[in-house]
Amino acid sequence: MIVDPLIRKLEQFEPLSPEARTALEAMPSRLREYGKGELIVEQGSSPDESAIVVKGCAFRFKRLADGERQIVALHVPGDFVDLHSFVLRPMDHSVTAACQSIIARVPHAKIAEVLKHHPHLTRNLMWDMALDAAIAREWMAAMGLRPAPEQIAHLLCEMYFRMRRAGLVRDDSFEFVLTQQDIGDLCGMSAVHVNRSLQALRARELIEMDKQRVTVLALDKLIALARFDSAYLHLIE
Amino acid sequence: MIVDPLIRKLEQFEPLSPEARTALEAMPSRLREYGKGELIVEQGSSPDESAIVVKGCAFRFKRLADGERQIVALHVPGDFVDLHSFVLRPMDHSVTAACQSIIARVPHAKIAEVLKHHPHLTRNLMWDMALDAAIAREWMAAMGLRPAPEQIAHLLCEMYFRMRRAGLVRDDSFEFVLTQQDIGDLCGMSAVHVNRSLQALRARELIEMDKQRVTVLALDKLIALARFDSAYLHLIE
DNA sequence: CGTCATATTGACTTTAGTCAATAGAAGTGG
DNA sequence: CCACTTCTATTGACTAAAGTCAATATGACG
Repeated sequence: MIVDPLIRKLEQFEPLSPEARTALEAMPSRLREYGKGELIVEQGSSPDESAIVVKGCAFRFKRLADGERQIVALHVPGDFVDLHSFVLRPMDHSVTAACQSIIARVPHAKIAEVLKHHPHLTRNLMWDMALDAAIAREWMAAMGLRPAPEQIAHLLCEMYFRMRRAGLVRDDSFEFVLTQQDIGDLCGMSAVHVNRSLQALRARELIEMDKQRVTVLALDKLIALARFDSAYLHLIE
Repeated sequence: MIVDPLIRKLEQFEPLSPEARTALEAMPSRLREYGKGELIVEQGSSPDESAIVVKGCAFRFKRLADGERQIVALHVPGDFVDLHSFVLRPMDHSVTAACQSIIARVPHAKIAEVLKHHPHLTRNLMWDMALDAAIAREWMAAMGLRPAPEQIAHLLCEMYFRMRRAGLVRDDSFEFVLTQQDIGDLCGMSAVHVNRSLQALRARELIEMDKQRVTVLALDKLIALARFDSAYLHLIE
């Protein structure tokens, strides 16, 4: 099913009743493919539906008047991208596809209806929103506390574990489609500095990057360098 | 009433029914005073209650093993500090009082009970959680996109509007209890750099700082410098 | 084959951090 | 009230990190 990864993620909080699961599976109403860089939701708009990543990768970003861009979230398959727009509108940021991606759209009215019949599901969705916020806090700590190479290492650790939760890590290797410019806009540093920091990580033989793929050569060392503690991701192993 | 500022804030999303308002008013069960720097909730713990700022100021922070600290949220009277702990535990950060403060505690069981009888209130609380996340995203953009003086100016703009929502701005002046070290831990910069950036803001006659108080001398210029757009605070005037 | 996006490199500038000393302010106990 | 300690703020000199600009690969792709 389309929403299987989402259900698997939500159940990391609390198992869903079979009825709730069925209701979730019946929820998405539109499925669409987006090309790399294509806008999914625009800053300032007030969408009446929320998006789920089915395949590929999406990110959310804020843009200032002069064109500068800050990426504020990154989403892998199974993530409810803009669940918050269910209650908080207009959007304070845009959503775009980081690569060719498949996105499912769920009307807010449909969410409201499902929650009405399965009130307990509300807690699972609140958990998902809270998890999103926890990741944002961790990013703040990464930006404020860690020098550039550590910060990038931290990002790679996070994506390693999130992709693994989505079942998308094979042989310590996963798809990573952000350009160095994207990484810079995410970490708050210039693309040139990203380039040099990545070179440092490769020189230490912590990672390999080829095409749109990252291979983690020494997870323990990468975690130590990044001072990464996966607790904030609330993974269940 | 103790929770009046909270109710006033929640109603910026959607008016509450008189019954829901009554239920909220009856909710807090413990009221306690905390001294400056006193821990309210500790990182790693799994509290069974959430805190509301009644008077004073609280902030949330993450600490790394080597003692470095990142402040990830700042709370004024009427804020539900750690509502997310209702669904997301253990805590990925600590909460502390920034000055002598009064905090109300609400057991999660009580929240669950109120939501059961007033399911519509759930949306107001989700809105509050989403707003908290929106502020976190804006902070990311402040950290990643703005040079130090602009970033601090942005923080002061935000606190100006949030304090005003709480009814705590008089003559463009409000209580601001963070030390320069605190501001540094919030913005991801050294205290020395905070000091010099604040001097720049004062030299331009944008603000005045005296004791634990900030006076905004030229709000429009401060907003322009900070490239501040209050939309993310979802204020209703 | 040429175009465009992305990655890489070097030289140089700017911003911010560090260290250390000093000055003020606030609180404490006698 | 004063002497004392302890934060907090301020300053200067120096270092380190990161940004900017510009040129040059490299690679994907029509």
